[in-house]
Amino acid sequence: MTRVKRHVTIKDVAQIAGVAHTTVSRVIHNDSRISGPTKERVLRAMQSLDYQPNLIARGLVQNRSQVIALINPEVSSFALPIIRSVAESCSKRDYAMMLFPTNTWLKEALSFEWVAKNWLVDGMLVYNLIYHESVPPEIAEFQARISPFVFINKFLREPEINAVGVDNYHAVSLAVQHLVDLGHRKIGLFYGDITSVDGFERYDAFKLALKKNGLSLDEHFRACGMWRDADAYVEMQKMLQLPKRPTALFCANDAMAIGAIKAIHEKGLRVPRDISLIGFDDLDLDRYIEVPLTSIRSPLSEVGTRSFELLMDILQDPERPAQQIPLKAELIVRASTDKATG
Amino acid sequence: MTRVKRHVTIKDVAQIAGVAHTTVSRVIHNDSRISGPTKERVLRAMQSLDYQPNLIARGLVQNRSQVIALINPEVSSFALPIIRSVAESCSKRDYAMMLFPTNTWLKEALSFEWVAKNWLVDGMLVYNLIYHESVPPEIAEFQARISPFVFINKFLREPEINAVGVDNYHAVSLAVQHLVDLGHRKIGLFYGDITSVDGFERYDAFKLALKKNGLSLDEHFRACGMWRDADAYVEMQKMLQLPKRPTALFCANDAMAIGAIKAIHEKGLRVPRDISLIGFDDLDLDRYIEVPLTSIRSPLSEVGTRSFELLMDILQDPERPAQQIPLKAELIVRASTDKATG
DNA sequence: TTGCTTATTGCACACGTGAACAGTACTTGT
DNA sequence: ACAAGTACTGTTCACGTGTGCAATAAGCAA
Repeated sequence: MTRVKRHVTIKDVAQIAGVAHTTVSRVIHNDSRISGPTKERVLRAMQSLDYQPNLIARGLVQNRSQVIALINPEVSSFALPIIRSVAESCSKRDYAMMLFPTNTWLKEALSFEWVAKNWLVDGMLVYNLIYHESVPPEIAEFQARISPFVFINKFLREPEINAVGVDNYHAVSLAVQHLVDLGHRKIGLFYGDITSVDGFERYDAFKLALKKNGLSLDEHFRACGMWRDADAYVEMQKMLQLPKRPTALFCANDAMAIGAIKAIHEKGLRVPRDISLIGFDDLDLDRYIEVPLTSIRSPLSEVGTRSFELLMDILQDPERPAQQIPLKAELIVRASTDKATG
Repeated sequence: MTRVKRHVTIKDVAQIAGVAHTTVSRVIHNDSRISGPTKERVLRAMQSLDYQPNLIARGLVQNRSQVIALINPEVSSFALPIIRSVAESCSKRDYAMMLFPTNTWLKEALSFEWVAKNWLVDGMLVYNLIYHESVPPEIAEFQARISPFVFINKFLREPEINAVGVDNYHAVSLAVQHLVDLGHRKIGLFYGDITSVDGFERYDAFKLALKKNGLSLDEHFRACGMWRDADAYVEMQKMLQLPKRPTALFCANDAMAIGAIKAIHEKGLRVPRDISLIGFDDLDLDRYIEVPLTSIRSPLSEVGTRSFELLMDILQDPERPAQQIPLKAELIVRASTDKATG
């Protein structure tokens, strides 16, 4: 595979301008030592040849590439705002973003060690869905020896791990508070896959929020919908067979809320008249579904932006203490919640 | 910003193995001339040091980077399957994918010329939404001089431009044929923004398909919904004021179909009893909307995969003749279409 | 004038890898 | 025994850029 392409190099520019390539390099980097006339000659030569520096060569000598990696579990619509905002943040600072899809498991994410080891990237943003209380030791070592990184939507106990993400505990407390304020006391829960970060935290946060309000979770009003509307639909049907019913439900995502609504309506009950319902994600399906859903909107774009900025800060000063930045979600009240009647 | 990191190089491996670095390089590339024992010694040394080749250095000497760029107009849910499949194809062939978001205009896509000029990428996949009948001359030059590329979802007249995409003409003819087969003769159209490729082609294809069936488009049954459900909703309301109605509608995307359904139902009419309706995109909103939508499913994942493969072929043999690969979409029949009654 | 500082520029090398070429040792053919 | 392979490995250079140091010229003080 021989490339015929002949690119313009710094030496070509140097020759045209009648100087050494070093001088051209200095002009590029705005070295103050270069005299006015020389600088102008070089700039003219650069322009006439349409010269662009070779980032590969520059990366080799400077040991950096102006590229970061976004390690992303699945390129799904949930990750979209993050991908978008990271990509846009990159453009603004003349960085390029490499996107590496992996499956959800942390180990596989680490198989992307080669990304860093190949020195292709200056740093990494790692979006990993699996819940871990604590960092496997190799990760800390990874950070120190191989490449700096920032976790997205994953906070760990270890203070030396940088992370930016949505504060699930705050978010869920907003939802629960809203229901309590409406007078609800019998509040049920549909939770997702608790091996995932969001699954675990939202479940945990829900129990905590009830407790703070002096309430507790009736085991009968709790079901796992595995994030899926179909599963939630079935579970809701079961729950409606019970002699007593919750007056409100918190669903850990919108899809499950939609499944639940379907079962409720089929049973001849109404949302929010008979049961109030809150989702999570704010999918903004207003126009498609019957009952506009009260939901929690995560600041995912901000998560992307902030994590990129944090990574930049780390690259600038590798010695700076690690930061963990939780961001607050917002409760969007629509028509699926109302005052408790029962 | 001084990097303390000291990476393992090919020379370190050479020293441990007691050979020249060239020998290590040969082992890496499976050069047949290396003797068995030496090869083993080197492999052991590589393993013990956990050596990974520096792709930046390799890129410099070989004038390639093992990186491609995906220039993407907007990181939206429509582009998702393409982004995903390209990213996955890359991993399989040890390529990395850089994602560059741009706005929709071709000129801006080309502003990413610097990406190629900086030699950061071996080639580019360009997803550009704006309809052009013909290539601006600078693009052809770009291809020849700067970087090979493949257009995604955009076919042009010039045969020297590589492209992979969904065949809108075929897709639309499927939809129209389906309606005609059901006995519909008065078929209306909701089209999107015709400055976009999909907007123009689907509009154009629709008229063509009618013609082939000996039908023509009644001007009153045609409306522009700009891809949006809200716009289509308003336009549908207007259309329903007419003394005569179409018995079927082809909507150039699902969102507009949903807007139209809403207006139809509000008027007291039913889908498909009174009006049959086909969408495009197959958003798979079955569970969320009242009438499961007959729609056209684009093979977007395949578009991503095939365009990547085409780019690989071009890189392997820059002299190969350009190819334009149209892919066929699929009609998914659901409940929104039925036999013509009127 | 001489010696010393300052301003400006060039030379040589390094980054890590791969390829052309040049060896060396060993085998084969005569 | 010697030439001519053959199998294997090392030396040297190049890719394009940036940096340390040397070199030159110019200005200035003595």
